[in-house]
Amino acid sequence: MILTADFFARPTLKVAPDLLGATLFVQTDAGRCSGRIVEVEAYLGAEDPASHAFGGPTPRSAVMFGPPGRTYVYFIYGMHHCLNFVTEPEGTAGAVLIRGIEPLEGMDLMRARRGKFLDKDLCNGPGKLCQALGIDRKCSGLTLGHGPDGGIWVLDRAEKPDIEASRRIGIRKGEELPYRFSIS
DNA sequence: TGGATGATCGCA
DNA sequence: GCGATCATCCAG
Repeated sequence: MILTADFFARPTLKVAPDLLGATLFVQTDAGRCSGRIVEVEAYLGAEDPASHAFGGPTPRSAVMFGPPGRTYVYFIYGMHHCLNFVTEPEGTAGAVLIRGIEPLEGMDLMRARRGKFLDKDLCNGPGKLCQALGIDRKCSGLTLGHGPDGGIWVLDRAEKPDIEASRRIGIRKGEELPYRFSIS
């Protein structure tokens, strides 16, 4: 089943581990890529100091306060993009950062976008997978689903994998919280 | 281990 | 406006 708003309209800390093992699809004019989600991080709302939603909405973070089941893509460090899915009911902020996938379809396209890197380094990081999948800020605020022109969507997993929780990566505040989830 | 590289946001 | 900060990646 393709995951819809109902799946994402739940607490972020429940949605994040439930995404592990699901399959992410990105279809553009260049073709279709897909991969198995193996690493995610949960970012909560106005009370999470590491979240872009901390302290309330800003122009950048507004989409996190909007309807669930949409994409939130931001530009970071002057050169990278990161892909998130908006969670929680409308009016409450939350998002799940996709940190790693295992490539399934479209590996030639991913290699072409990523350049001269080993296959194991194609999608094992939030910036890398956005580059491999051709995702940038134009892809932010999209509703997850397969439209006539392609799009971004997620196919639910068949079975629940073994999951481990750990600390989030690359943050300065809230780093003690075990909001990173990966397949063990 | 540090340099690249620019959007974002709080404060003035 | 200004500048500190940043949910990263890669070469050396």
